[in-house]
Amino acid sequence: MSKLRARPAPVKGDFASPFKTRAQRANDHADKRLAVLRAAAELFVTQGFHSTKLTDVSDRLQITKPAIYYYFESKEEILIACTQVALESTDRYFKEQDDPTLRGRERLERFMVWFGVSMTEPFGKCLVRVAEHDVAEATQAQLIAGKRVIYRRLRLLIEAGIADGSIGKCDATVGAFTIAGALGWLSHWHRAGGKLSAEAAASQVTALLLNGLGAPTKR
Amino acid sequence: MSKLRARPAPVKGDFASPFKTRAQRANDHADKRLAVLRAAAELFVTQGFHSTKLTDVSDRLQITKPAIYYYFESKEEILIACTQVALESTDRYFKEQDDPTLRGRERLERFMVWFGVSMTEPFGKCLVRVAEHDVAEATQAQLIAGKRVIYRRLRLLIEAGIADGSIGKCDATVGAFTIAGALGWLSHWHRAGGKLSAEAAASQVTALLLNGLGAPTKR
Amino acid sequence: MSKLRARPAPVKGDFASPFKTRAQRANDHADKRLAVLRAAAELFVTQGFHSTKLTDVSDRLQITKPAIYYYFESKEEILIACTQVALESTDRYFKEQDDPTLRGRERLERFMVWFGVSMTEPFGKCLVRVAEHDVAEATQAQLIAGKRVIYRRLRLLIEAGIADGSIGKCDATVGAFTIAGALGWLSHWHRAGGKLSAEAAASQVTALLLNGLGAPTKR
Amino acid sequence: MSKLRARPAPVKGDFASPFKTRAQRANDHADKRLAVLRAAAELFVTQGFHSTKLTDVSDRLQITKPAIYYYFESKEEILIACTQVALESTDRYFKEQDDPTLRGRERLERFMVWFGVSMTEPFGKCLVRVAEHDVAEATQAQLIAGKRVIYRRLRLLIEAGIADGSIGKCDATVGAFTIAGALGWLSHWHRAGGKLSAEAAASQVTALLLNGLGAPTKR
DNA sequence: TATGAATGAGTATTCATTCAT
DNA sequence: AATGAATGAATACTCATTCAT
Repeated sequence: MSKLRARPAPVKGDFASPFKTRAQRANDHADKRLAVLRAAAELFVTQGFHSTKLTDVSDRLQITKPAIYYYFESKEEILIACTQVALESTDRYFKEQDDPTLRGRERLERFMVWFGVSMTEPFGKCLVRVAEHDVAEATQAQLIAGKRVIYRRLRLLIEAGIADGSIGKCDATVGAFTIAGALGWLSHWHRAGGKLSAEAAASQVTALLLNGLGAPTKR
Repeated sequence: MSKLRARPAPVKGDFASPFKTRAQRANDHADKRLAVLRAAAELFVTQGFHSTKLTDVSDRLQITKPAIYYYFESKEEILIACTQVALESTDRYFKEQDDPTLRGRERLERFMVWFGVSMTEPFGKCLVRVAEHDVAEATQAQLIAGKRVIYRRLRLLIEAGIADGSIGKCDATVGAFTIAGALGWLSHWHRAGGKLSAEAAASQVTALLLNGLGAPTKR
Repeated sequence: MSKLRARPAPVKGDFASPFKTRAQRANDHADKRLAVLRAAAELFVTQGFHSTKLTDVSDRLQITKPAIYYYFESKEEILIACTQVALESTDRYFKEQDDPTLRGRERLERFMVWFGVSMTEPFGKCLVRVAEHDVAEATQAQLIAGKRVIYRRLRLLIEAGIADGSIGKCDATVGAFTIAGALGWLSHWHRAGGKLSAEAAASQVTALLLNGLGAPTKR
Repeated sequence: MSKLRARPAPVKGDFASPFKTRAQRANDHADKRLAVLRAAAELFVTQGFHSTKLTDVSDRLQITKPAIYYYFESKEEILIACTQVALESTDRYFKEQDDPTLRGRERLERFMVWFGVSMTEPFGKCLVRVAEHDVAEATQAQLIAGKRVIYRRLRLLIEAGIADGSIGKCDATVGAFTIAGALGWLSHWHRAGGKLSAEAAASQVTALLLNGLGAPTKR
């Protein structure tokens, strides 16, 4: 690798050089890896992890099965990587979209909607739907840890809300599980392309959770 | 089976015949069938359907693998039977415990707690946790139908509550999914023997769902 | 198993009962297991362990590949079992044929011929020819231990001979390796059905080893 | 290759051109080829031919796997080349070190020690340890031919010794096999860095073979 | 000369299921 | 009612080898 000399960027517009720069290569690699991930994630959530054969994935990408092994070490690694994408996405949400100056309830509500929507997308679905026992014991810890991150985020927001009075006193842990369960369930019942958009569905569930079914929902 | 001819009832009191009556046999059969079911259900929810091998089930019962086939036609049939147990239990709830003279909200609350508790027990867990794609297409319909029964029950109760004013206006379908998701999730996080009893956990989740997280929970 | 009632021995001569006694079954099992072993051993030594596919073995026995797994857990287990047969055979030699009242040299000579001959037979060949790295690390120890048994036997006989003066002073360890190498090599060069019988070949090598190439061999 | 046009020799002394002359290139090539061979030989004898992956070889050389194909056409070719190195070495021994004016026994003894030592070195080990069935049928002949060269050399020396009376009458073929086996076995048991140097071990085995175990060894 | 990427061909192993007894 | 034995069908993964660059 270090033996390759830097190459001038190809002259754009004129003609595309058939030679790739190192950066392009790295890009290619990352792109392809992600493509595998995306294909796999979609299949995992529609067919289930076990029912998804590696050839299903390679067929969809029109590559050969062993090509997948160039990007991932095993089927399990793909699964874990899928959940990681979802987790990174959550991290990014908190870095870029969460506004800690708002009151807890407001912050919680926004995250809930965002999270609910993400539960209707492949990587998000992977995170909730894949069970621990789908993977070998060695990898189970990673899967569980991933889920825990979500619980913790929810718990912290609830606690923040309780602290600032925007959320009534309650067991934050039970609250987090309740929210995670209700929103995560979107991954099972929400149908893309149905009457209800993902945003609408997530918003409704969020509203019900926050306001309670017992009282008239305000919307 | 058809080879067995009717036999006179054994003389009771005198001595216990080592031969079994047909009734006893039928009883035995039903008992054993249930034993298989119970063993399977527990394994399915702890290890997952695919990871549970038929030998795991037979080992636990200290019988041989082919013996299972005397009671069930296939592994899938066992799974379906497990969910059916849960469904029958729900039916029984509505026959025996639901009180249609109460207001919707009250009825809903009671069912929710009952349902939440059942989500912490093997057969209930089976019902929620087993994914459609774990079974062959032919059997998927049954699994889905089972889940739908729950949704329908919840929807009807919500609608009853809306009708009698005890529950605020909301989309009953979304409400049902929200409740099912939140309570079903108990099957994932509730640990038997932990601080929180199944009843307490189910009650708390129910309270949160009905009163909303945004408002102080009354307890 | 214990549930089976004892069965009278089948009436011999009249007709062979189609039902097998428990003893017969156990026999069958052992027989079949040995048949697998024999087939495998022959293939291992002619084609090599890696080149021998499990289907080669099952084909030769006219059974299906998974049937092999009823008798053995893995290909490696078969290999190990082959070497064990050879080792047991050696043990039996020392129990039944070795005569400790003889002088060391005589005992050594007899064992050498016996061992040389066994090196021309499938199980014996397995023992010498299979290399440690053909099997997973976990099993290597067994293989190595097996070989060591042979070395030890040779060493003890040499030492006995040195002690009683029938063998000249020498490093017994080096002597054992020299003998094992020379006799083991029979497994490579001796051809069944050739001019030289296994016994003749083993005897000649033994004579050369004992008398030395430098001096006229007496035969 | 044919694309390269002849280049003027670089001006020496002034500065070292970064470009290589054709001769240098050829040298490089041969050097690298040998490096591959050496790495492979060591791995083959320690891990076995099949267990040694081409990446093991390339890793050790810190090159990439396909780079190996610049020097060899296939894995098997590498193996064959390894044995050839050993054979060439044997040829060289007979050209440079064997003294045909000596008596047979003396010549045999010297070669035996030399051969025994070479059995403790990578290429020598390759020659004896690699089994015919490790390679495809097409290549087996070469492997066998290689071994035969050794047998023939030994046979000729034995016959010479018998002819000049320095060695007792015996079957030269059996003798050759006996020697080859005993000395070849050094490749299995001799440990570099152990108490016994390769020379010492080879000498002892040689002495045992020539004098016989039955008689006191003179040392 | 060397590499990143891709592939073809191969194989041990697993397991639900069946069947003769 | 139960079992020992056997099977078919399936699948993840490996690796030597190739090829465009």
